[in-house]
Amino acid sequence: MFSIGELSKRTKVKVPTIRYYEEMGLLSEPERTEGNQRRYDAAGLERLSFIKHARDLGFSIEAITKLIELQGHPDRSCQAATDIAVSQLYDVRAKIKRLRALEKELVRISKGCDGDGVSEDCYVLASLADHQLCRHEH
Amino acid sequence: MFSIGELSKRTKVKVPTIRYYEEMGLLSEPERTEGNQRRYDAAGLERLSFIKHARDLGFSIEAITKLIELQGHPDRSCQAATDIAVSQLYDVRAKIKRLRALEKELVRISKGCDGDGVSEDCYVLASLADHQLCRHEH
DNA sequence: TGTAATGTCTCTAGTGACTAGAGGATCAAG
DNA sequence: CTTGATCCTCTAGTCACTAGAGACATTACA
Repeated sequence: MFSIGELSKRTKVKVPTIRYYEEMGLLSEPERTEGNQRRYDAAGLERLSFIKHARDLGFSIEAITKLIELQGHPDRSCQAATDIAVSQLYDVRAKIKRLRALEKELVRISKGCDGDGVSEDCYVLASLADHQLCRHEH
Repeated sequence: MFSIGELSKRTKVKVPTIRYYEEMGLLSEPERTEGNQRRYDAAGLERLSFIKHARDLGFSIEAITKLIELQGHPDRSCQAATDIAVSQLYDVRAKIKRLRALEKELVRISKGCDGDGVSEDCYVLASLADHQLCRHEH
């Protein structure tokens, strides 16, 4: 049995965040000491590690809630879990695509201006003011 | 002179968002009709187009505020504008890098499980539960 | 000119996933 | 038994909006 601070250290999830997860229903309410402090066991640690890992992979709290629900029903099809992971993958790929377009545009804008002149003639500002100057869609 | 709805249509920025930008000081307060409704002119349209374009490129409200300030002082060096654009570029590149790592991991996780079995044996869930199964850092 | 539909106003509250801080209680070590 | 670290709850703040209520203004058409 260990305290919330100890759990925090082991999982690298900050203390207020742990309490937040509990409030959101991701973590079940742990036992308490007589003085009302939370005490966790191995199961709590495991659960929080799962959540942390999924958050690091960009899963939303909502998606994680569903995944946890599936863990709790080992008899259910794992199609649902796979679906969530695949949808997360699509999401990530869409974000990458968009960011790459932005990257190109920003490179172009930054290169156009050597930062030498006065802002009146600044290509960065001109580019932002006039979408027509853009080479790509974004 | 046109209404906030008209401005919204032309810039594709939603009406409440326009009001929000005004509140944040990005847009100066426009004239009003006798009935207290906002009326914009070409300058307002131009300014909002600038903001929209910068937001689409991922600049924060704070960064845009600085850029607008520079626009207002055409005598100042444009180094500052270039700096903001370059820093935005680094930001975008860092995000891309991170997302690519996530993509790899998600592909691996999704492929490991064909969604056929029950969730007890689901590789997706197992991967999330056990960080050790990961091939990459994230 | 009357009226109905649409647009606009301000204000408050909600989103997601936390983070920060106040003010007080509890715990573990010496 | 005291001290200092940790813990408790609660409220409010972050960012960039979005949604909704209830009231007022404008516009199009008969």
